[in-house]
Amino acid sequence: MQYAQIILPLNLKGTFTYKVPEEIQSTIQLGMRVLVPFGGKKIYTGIVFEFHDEEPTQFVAKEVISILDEQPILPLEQIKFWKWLSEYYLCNLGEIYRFAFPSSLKLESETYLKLKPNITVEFENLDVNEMYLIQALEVRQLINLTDIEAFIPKKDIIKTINSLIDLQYIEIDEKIAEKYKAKEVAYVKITDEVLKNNNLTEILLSLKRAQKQKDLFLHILEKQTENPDLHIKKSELFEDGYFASSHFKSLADKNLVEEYYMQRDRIESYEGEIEEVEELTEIQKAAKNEVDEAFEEGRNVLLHGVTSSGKTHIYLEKIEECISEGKNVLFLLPEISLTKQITQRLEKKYGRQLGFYHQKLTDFEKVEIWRRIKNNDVKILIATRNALFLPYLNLGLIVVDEEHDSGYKPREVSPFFNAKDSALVLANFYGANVILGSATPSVESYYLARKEKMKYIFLNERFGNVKLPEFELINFKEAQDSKKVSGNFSLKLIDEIKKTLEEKNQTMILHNRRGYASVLECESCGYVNYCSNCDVVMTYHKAANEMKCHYCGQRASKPKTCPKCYSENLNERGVGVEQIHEEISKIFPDNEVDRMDVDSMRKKFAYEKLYVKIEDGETDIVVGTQMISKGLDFDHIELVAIPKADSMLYVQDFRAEERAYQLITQVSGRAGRVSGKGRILIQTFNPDHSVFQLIKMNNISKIYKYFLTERQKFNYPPFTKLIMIELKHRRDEKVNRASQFLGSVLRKYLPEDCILGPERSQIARLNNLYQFQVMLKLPRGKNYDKFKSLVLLSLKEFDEITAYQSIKKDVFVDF
DNA sequence: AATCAGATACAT
DNA sequence: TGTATCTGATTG
Repeated sequence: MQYAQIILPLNLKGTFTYKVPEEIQSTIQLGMRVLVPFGGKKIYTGIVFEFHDEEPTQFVAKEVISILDEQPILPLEQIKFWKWLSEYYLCNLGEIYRFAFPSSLKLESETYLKLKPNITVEFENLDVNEMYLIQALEVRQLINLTDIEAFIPKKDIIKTINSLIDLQYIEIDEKIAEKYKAKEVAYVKITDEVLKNNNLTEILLSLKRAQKQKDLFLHILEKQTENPDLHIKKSELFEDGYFASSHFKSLADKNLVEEYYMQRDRIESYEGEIEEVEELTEIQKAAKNEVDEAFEEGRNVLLHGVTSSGKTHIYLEKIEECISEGKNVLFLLPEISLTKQITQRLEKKYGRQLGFYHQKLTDFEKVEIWRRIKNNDVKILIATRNALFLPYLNLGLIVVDEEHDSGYKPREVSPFFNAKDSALVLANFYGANVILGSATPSVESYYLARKEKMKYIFLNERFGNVKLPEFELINFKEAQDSKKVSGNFSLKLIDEIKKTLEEKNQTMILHNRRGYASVLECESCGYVNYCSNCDVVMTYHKAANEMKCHYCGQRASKPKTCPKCYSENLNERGVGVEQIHEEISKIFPDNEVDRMDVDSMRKKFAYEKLYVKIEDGETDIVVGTQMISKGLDFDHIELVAIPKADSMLYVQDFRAEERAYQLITQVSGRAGRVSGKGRILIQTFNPDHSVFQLIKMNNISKIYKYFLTERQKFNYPPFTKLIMIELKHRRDEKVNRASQFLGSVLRKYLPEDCILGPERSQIARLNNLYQFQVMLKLPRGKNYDKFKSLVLLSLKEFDEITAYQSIKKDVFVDF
């Protein structure tokens, strides 16, 4: 055990070899964090990945400076998981490390040093640098590695620190634990004294001349008596700006109200009333038994339940079972937004044993969850995909809700991995079970489940026997020909909305395209506005009166005249959701029409406000992008309209039809949840298109059969495995040449029918980088590993060309 | 990622 | 000739 392979938080291939000094050889363990020098003068927090005794021949290994953990921060299961991820997804361990750890757990040169307590330093044995450092520490107690540079030459820093540590004079200060202070939230209440004395009239009289104070007092009193168990947040009082903190202070001074503090998770959680969850229905019970059976056989489950079939109830049952066995649960969601149904009940029952983890937490909040997971204080974690990396001790169940959702494999952030597939692997390492749940499973999962790799459980009935919504196709071509249209809406569709409004019900309109118009085109010269960073036309946003690039986010003001020919006639082409919203508002001027898309929801609490508005029935019609298909469960939505359904289908992507089906089904699930009379109107130029016909029939096994046949016909997943390699560089010509070279190398090893490209990516230039791609279609099964190793070989050969090292290369496995 | 050596560009 | 800037290689 003389040498250790260390993972560094850098996007570099493989691990790095370090010598383990004898005095720490007995304490160092796999999964511990260690400080190591790297490069000229940097110190990084690395992770011990492997031990061995082979002295490296190509270089001289440096020594580990010190160990940062008493116990390994990563359990062995996680080390195995990282290894698997990096091999399967062809990504670097360092990338995984950086993604997995909150930054304060991987401090770099920010690490602090301090003097060991009660030591006597023998200065005569020290060199100049060592003396400087000791003296500095005597004055300052704590010192940062970067600060040391001020008085010790860079090249000597590490040597100096090491020798002082060896002499037992100084030590590394691990301040992380104390750095985090649990946040306390201020709550308010009427003082017990007031409640006891029952002299309200007297009090109100005394506040006669202080109107606001009186109002505030009554406001708090009312809230408190309404529901004595509810805590009233202090910040809540001042939200609408009517009361100010001075009013509260005056009341507090008079001893009428008081504030108290409680520790709360930093993530705001639901504090309202708890809905009693009904017992499982017979159908749900049967499904749950099937889950039990599957788990006993050691198989995972795909729970395919139509919208509102009560998948959540089954999750809850299994979660409680798992916890009562003393194991932990990870509940994965594609994104943390509204997760009410699942949190409500769990929070009441498990309180502080319930945790949340997602990308939007601050670093300290993340560290807190790490600590709580490590101490086994969290029994259930509701989280997004980055929670796969937490140091679970005893994971028993992973639930992947909405498993089809693309949020599980975002293309923007490396490392590129699919959280759903990875969850299955991680669970396997922990000996845990997995439930994948969705109303519209991905074709891949469906196929696996049908091939008995997982247990397939189908819940075909809405909870409480509520009927599924009915689909109707409107032939827009016919409507146009017979002049029965107004703008983008057929008169029939308008009529149906009208009827819904008359019945005091709500309508949702789905149009999955942001902005007002996708292009502004000059009428006389055909000029269109391109983003200056990307080869993409800019979208016109009328509400903000600007042009936006949806890929890099660049914004520009809307041109009044054509910049090329100065014509004033600019045509709007391509309908966006803003335009649909505008049209509907004009058709129904007396009704409340709201818009929900990322642009209108950007303001703080915009989403929450709209949510309440819809819930209270103040909104009659919601127009929105795919956002409206998630998390909006209301009782009075009876109609869902999709005016331009075709736009979802004709996207250059083999998954376009699947996604269209998923989106339409998800959004249709919002309709008629209580009444069972929900209706979905799909307006299309191609009512005969198989996807629309199949959706209308609502025969789920037929739909998936259709998808699978198509996939098989064109050799797409799940019948093959795709790897996409994308090359990017500032210089078009350079990346073009590189991609040609990569193509030729790949063709040397792989059969021709496996390789598509190289070719320009659909977006030829993104953020000023030119992009080329090669798509690989590899066979499944035994041959896959062989083919993949050949891909690896090709990539290695490509990397050896020094001229191409500046080219950024992204590899997407299971594209 | 960060650093450093070497190459290139540019002003004196 | 010296200095600023860029490029590419290397790090254990």
